[in-house]
Amino acid sequence: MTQLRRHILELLWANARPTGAYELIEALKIEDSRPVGPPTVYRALRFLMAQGLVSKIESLNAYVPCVHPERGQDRLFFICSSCGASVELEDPRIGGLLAEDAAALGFAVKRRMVEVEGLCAQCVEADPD
Amino acid sequence: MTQLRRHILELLWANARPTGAYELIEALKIEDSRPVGPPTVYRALRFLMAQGLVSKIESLNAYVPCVHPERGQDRLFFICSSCGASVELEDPRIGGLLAEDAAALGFAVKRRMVEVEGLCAQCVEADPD
DNA sequence: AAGAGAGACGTTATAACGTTACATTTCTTG
DNA sequence: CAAGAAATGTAACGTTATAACGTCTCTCTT
Repeated sequence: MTQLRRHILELLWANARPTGAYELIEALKIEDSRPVGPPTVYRALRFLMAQGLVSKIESLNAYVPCVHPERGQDRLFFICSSCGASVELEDPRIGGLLAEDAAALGFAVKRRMVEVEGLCAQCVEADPD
Repeated sequence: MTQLRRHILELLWANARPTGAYELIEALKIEDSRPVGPPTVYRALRFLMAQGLVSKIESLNAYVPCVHPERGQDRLFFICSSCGASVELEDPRIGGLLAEDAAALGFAVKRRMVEVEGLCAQCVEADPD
């Protein structure tokens, strides 16, 4: 864990919402007056994801810090399309069902992505479409 | 359903694997000698997705035709990272669990994405890492 | 039939996301 | 200290997606 990687992880924690790679680049430019290029940020993100400290939200092309890094891959993300917030949840039952379906196909699972888009509790109240 | 949209849907069916938007643009250029721009293809894809005829694989930025367009959103995708094939499956139980977790959060679900990356049965046999 | 309006498509440019390739630095480790 | 490995810097480029605006073609109404 280097200084740069830690810094990026802190930026992710400081941001309430999933953060794009180029947002991180901007943030580092402003805070440090040390400009970093895209490859640097993407490398750091790759490292953090490999450690289980960060997940990519594929449907947003954005990155979030993981709440329970120690736990495995049973992460779900609930993403509010109104306010942009995302909530991470662990539900081992989902992983169980996916493993079952995978076994029926003879499929060897490596990575799971479960993302739910909708309205969070606050936004539902504020704007009940 | 216009000619262009039908054509794009046919191209997706003809392709064994998830197809990128720019692949579609290339294919249309070759087949028709009628060049279409990105906005045209993205609009057609948006329409086909709204009809439930096509899904986007978020983790690949690619598009697949749906096997059971009449059925709802309980689609799972198993994507082989070796051969690139993807298999669509319906498992209402997953949707049930997600609905349960969403309810616990007061979250109003609009769209679900469940994607599993790994090795399909053929590729597991061929290359048992 | 004229004309208004809606929907689909064309065109240009640009934004947003991500990688390749290679140079340089820093950090170990014998 | 020398040598190798790991991390970062830099420039250019590739890929994915959208904005903004114009045009065309229907259909529906009067």
